[in-house]
Amino acid sequence: MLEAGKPATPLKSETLQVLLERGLVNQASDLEALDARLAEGPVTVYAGFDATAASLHVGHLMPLMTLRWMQKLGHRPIAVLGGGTTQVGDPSFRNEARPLLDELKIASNVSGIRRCIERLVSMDGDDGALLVDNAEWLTEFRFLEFLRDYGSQFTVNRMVTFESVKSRLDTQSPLTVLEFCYMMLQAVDFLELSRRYNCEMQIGGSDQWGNIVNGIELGRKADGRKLHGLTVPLLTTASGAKMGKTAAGAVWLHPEHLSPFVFWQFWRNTADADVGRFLRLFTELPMNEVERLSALEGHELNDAKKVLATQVTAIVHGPEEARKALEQGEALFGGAEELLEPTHVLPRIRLSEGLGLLELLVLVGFAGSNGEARRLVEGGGVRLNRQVVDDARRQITAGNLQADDRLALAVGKRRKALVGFD
RNA sequence: GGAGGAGUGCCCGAGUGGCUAAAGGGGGCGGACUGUAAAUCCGCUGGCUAUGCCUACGUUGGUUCGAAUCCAACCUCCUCCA
Repeated sequence: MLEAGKPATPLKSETLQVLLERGLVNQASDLEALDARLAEGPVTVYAGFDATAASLHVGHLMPLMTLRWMQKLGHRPIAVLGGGTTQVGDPSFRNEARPLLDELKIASNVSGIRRCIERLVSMDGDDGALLVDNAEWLTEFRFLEFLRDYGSQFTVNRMVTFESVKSRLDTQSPLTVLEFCYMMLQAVDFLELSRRYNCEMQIGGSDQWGNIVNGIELGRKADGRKLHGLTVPLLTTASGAKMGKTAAGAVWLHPEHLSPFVFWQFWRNTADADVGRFLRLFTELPMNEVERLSALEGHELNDAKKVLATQVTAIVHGPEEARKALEQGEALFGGAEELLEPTHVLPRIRLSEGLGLLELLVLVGFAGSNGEARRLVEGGGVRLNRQVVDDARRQITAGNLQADDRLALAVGKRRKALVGFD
């Protein structure tokens, strides 16, 4: 185990050096052995993703960036979608059972998540990254067979020593057998992947540590293989809060859940204190450039934030979207107060049918309910075509459209929408 | 197995029959200031077809004109005894 940024001895592998200097390492199972193995040649490495939502969010960017770097350095990533394990629910560090999702919902989530991952790691070619769903093997097991083959490799004695389980037991919160067995499933995943794809390494969030260690131990007991594990740090902001939430919810990676421009804005609004760390973690700029940008002071740091936002957006949504987002951001805050392209398009009949301002705010996602929209309006935070509107009963009609036939809607300083009608 | 204490809104936490959609703080959002930052100050912070209605104080029933507040059972947590 090691603390980030403090290698005990000089590292032999470029891979580990890069991951460390980017700040992507929290702890590793056996750092020296892992370093030696990585220096030897390409490995196959996997990270698992729960299928609990239809898109990944910025928190997932840490393991994804790790896979991406490793692919760049010649290793082969496997992204494992938890189509099987999600049917059980990871109990780690939770005080109560997660609601279980049905298979149909999971299947649709899997396809959205696949889309997110594809942007970060290349799946092309024979040696491209693999995307596998653990439902493939987990759903095949029959109970007795599973107990015989794997149950014998785990001792309850060992399982209860894991922090994730211990906390539940210590506080006497109920931990069902179903949840308890989750770690077996994830361990079996690792074993299966090592057998099927010669996968030797797993990465995950720091909350996955126990699950990862279990897999490593299973590999050793069942097959006598040396497997490796690495966790990435928990993503927090400088103010200590868990990162990745905005007013509208999580910062999704899927463009259908969060537009590239809003995504860009999220990064543009990074607090000063986080800029350097985020540049290292979420961009691929060379370290000297990262350092130059982080050293900027005062309002010049805003330039570093734009670079950060544009770089991250380019990775997640592509360079074209990133360029457009930057352009839009510049225009919007450079005085134009106007988006370049409509962010939303509504049927024109809505204008004659009667469209309330509150309803419109909900439609474009600036408010989660009419009540919230009302509060925004009454608090003076809403502007229609650059003018503050504080009448919550305001109706939108054709007469409100600007010369360009559009409607400029803004909430606060940063949230802006341009609504077109056709 | 026995005795006592506790379970409140996104989180922490006050509240022991009507004045409680529920103090206070955190977080979040909006406003002012600024650099689309931080800090600070001010406001808002359950939903709705909205001078009213619905949902909400572990769960389910009950008492009462009226319950987060009283009673019963159940679930869960904490402390002490065996």
